[in-house]
Amino acid sequence: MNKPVRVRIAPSPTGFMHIGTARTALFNFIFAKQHGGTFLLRIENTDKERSKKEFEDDIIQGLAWLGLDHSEFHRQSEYLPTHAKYLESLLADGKAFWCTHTTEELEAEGEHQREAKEPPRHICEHRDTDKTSGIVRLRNDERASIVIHDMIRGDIIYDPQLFGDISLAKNLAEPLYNFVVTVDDHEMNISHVIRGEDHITNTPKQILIGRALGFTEPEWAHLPLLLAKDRTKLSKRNGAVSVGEYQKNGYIREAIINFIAFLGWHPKDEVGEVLDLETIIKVFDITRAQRGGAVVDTEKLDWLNREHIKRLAPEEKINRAEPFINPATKEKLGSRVAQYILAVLPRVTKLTEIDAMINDLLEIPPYDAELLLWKGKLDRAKVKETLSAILSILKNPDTAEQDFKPLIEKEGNGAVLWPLRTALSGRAISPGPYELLSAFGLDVAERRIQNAISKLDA
RNA sequence: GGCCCUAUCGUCUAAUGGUUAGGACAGCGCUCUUUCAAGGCGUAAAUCCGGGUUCGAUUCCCGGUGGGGCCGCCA
Repeated sequence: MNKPVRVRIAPSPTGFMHIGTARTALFNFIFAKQHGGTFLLRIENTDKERSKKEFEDDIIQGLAWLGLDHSEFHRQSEYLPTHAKYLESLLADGKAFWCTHTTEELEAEGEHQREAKEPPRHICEHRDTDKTSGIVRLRNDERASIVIHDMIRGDIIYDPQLFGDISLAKNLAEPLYNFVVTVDDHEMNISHVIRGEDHITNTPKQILIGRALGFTEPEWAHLPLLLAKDRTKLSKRNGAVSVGEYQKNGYIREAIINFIAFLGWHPKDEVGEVLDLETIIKVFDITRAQRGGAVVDTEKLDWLNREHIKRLAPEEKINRAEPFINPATKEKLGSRVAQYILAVLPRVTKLTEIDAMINDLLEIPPYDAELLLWKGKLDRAKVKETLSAILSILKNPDTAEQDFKPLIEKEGNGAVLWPLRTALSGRAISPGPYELLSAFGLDVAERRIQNAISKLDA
């Protein structure tokens, strides 16, 4: 009987929610869903200096916004007594010891090893002294190779002596990363550790610590890293990295999820590439994850954003778009906010574009009567006649498409729709006439058409 | 420097010991059309290099090169 699947995302609150963290969270979340397992969030805040509540909040909010809900929440700092307990037992068993070498001594040792082209490590001669202060290290006697059975990469082999005596804690109350992670993963019954490739070298250390503690080893999966356009590590300097930034820039969560799922993974079957989370969960297979780093290409994100915006239900479109409209714009729109959003949204890539687009519709620019003549194909008298006919037919913007049918059949598409659209927008390029009609409503539409007619008189 | 990971169009990727190496985004062209966008159709574009194994390697092995990661009393 396999143990229940329990996976975690374990970010340290030392920066805003990173897009790479989001992807790791997503893969864990999907894996849990596929196996009826549990996805938990653990804030790794053992570094007191760098951990900030602000970042913790941002991570929690970011995950929630993406819809990656966790069913358990832990804060590493709350398990200090447990960490101390395991530390003491290791010390009592002689599997760990106190090392009192100074930072300077360790640096000198490292320097010497580098010059001698030896592997950098600290094998401590304090192992068998009975010191009771300094830092706690693991007595690393392991000689046999450590093999990581990685779900994505197969076996990865390490010589354990390369690591020396691994540091476990600054003192009983200040445990260090590799030790804390090992203890917490065990205490929280983590079955699968799915994390970034940057942790591969930590894995053999954690295996060593886990063995000393008598823990059973979880399954491992190391995901490829996310890269910037120049194939270097994704950082603030070479692109947007925080989820909050993407949100602020007008991307919707469905697009982000779809996008990051496809960074390092692709479905096997022909299911298309515009996928919702539910579908991704159905077709996802972690063993098919890519092994090389993936470049974050926002052009594809843009396309996915457009596609997912199109697929949103009308009420959802309005809900998502509304926060991106300035209060001043909203005031001008009055009760027609929804209509304007719907008119403009189909041609939007990012939600941040809608405010300017709406404002373009609000103000009709001064334009020349020539604009109404459809590239000079129609004469003024004819256009005037058409616009008058339109005016008399126009009673309800919502049924306009139906109502104009007879007129269009008689005059042709361009002869009716071009003058209508330009009269409504005052622009050569704009949304379509029916979209404009439903955005404006009858009063504004009639006024603008009337205005166009008088332009033709002049 | 030590150790580890990795390598298919510009980008994300599919495939396989034998294929015209497939798709998507971006690009380009055509088309549709009331404008723009969207849509439809089409086009260009890749197996890092060198050895080996094999009747045959993009695929398997070795070496190189490139890229990435880690080497902390950070996580």
